Amino acid sequence: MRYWLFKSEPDAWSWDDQVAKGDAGEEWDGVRNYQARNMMREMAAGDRGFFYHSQTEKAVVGIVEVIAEAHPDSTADDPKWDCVDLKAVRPFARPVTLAKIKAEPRLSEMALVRRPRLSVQPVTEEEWRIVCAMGETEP
DNA sequence: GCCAACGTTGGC
DNA sequence: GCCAACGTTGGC
Repeated sequence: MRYWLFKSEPDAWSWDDQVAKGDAGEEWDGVRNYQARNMMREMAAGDRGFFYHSQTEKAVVGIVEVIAEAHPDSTADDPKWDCVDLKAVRPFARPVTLAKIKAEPRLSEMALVRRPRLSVQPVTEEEWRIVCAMGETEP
């Protein structure tokens, strides 16, 4: 299993919106960036990801699971854009802020720190465990 | 609200 | 194929 991070502006699509979709989940649509799309094409069903709120909150707030592998994005005009489907797994007991991530030396190589604008990112297993521990949440 | 980073577009 | 111009993102 691999790990990822999905970034969303909470005004557009928030953790609560994701939770409201239940086990049926929802397309992670709207991605129009090749690198982010290519990440989604590498995902397998069962992979886990962090749900990150950008802009106002800037924190990892929950864990999601990939429930459908890459398929055409129903909101795209051009068939070259794919997306996966995600469902909420559990919220973080304590959201882990970007400031805390930047303050943790073991997370200095995280894509979130290195490539802040990429909206879908890979996360290593070690980074996954560290961030879950910081959030007092079961990995 | 500003600005830096960076991806995309389009003219040559 | 290069590169300048432009648009978007996201942290501060």
